[in-house]
Amino acid sequence: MLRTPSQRIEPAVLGAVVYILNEDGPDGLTVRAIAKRAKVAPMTIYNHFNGKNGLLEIVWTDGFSTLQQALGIETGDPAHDLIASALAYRNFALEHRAHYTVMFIHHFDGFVPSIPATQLAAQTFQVLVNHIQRCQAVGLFEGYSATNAAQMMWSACHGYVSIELTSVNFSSDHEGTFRSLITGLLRGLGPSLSTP
Amino acid sequence: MLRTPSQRIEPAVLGAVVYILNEDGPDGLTVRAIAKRAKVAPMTIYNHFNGKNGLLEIVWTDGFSTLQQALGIETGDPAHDLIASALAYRNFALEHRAHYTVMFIHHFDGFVPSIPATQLAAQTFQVLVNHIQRCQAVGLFEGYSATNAAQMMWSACHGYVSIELTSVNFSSDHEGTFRSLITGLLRGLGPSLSTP
DNA sequence: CCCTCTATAGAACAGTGTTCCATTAGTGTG
DNA sequence: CACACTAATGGAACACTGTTCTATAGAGGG
Repeated sequence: MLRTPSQRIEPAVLGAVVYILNEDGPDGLTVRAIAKRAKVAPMTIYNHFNGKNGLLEIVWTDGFSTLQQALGIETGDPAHDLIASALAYRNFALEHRAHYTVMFIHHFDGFVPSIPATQLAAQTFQVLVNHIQRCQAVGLFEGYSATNAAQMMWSACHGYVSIELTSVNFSSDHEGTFRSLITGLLRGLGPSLSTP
Repeated sequence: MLRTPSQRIEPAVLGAVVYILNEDGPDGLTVRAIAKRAKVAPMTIYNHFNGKNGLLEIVWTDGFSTLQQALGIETGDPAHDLIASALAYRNFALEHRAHYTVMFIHHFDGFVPSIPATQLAAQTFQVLVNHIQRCQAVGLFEGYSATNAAQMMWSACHGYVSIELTSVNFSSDHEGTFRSLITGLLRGLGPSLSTP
């Protein structure tokens, strides 16, 4: 009966999406559930956004924007910045589970991010490559291409975090083990060990 | 009209599941599609297996059995065995995409592996822990608990492989970069760098 | 050869994303 | 303030999903 004022529709719907993803997980994220929680008619999701996939695209884009900013740490100490970025990556995942789920963990039937959205994701990866290049300027990651080194760092971060989020982490100290992983990898890919 | 002989039902259905997962991905894996490809009535999947989840449980279990065997490498050189196991992990993922998808990548609505199936997965992780412990006997991974070290190795492997399988790998040499990741991590978590 | 077992086709149910509809409540304009 | 236009609404409908139930009839063993 009552209509929701136009300005309040967007935040209400997007809030509902995040809430449901955090509370019930990807399985519970149905158009009708979103509409019910946002106190909105299901049709609104097709009028305002582009259906369910449109909502996922917004979550994806918002997530990568936030992540990209979180990773852009520059203090002058490249190695420190890289480690800080890795920790920021994990914090982002823990604090924005819903977004991280859409971005990296759960494949939603029929959702394919648009080309601009995919480019935004690639830009975010580039932030990591830039960190590596600054590290290489001070002698770290010798002999590796920046892209490959970034791929390794990201693999470690994503692997650890996604396992942690899906609660199959056998480690006793989640943050400590993650920190060991990152610093260990940084050391292992650092300058050669044979220093006479 | 024609009935499928009982003995041929199981392999036909399981083959269809793997085929569809490899060919069309998780989205295409519907009960009706499986039945059609296996040339079997949809009801058969409920009579012989326990519905779609029963099929997924079999894929999960078969996958972990195969993986567990593939990781059980023991030549007498612990560090070599650990690296070989990591490479075997990647090979398993590439050669058994369908199984790896069910085990680690895609969350199927409503599929929760049974307790025995979960225990089998934990046993597989234990193979990795054993590798680490043998490494520790020769001085590697000093100062880390075997479980935490295993968690780190697994995170790196899973992170890299899952990214590679979902084709967002920016690296130029997929196998070489993976090898660098593993050997680098092994070196970084190895004996202290300060060797006077 | 007959009889039991079971694989079969098909309808049915609740749920999904999505589209179309007339109705009507909000909102900006004159 | 009043009027017209926009757009949010509820509800029906479509094709799809996993799943259950039915009567039918084919395959295999005594």
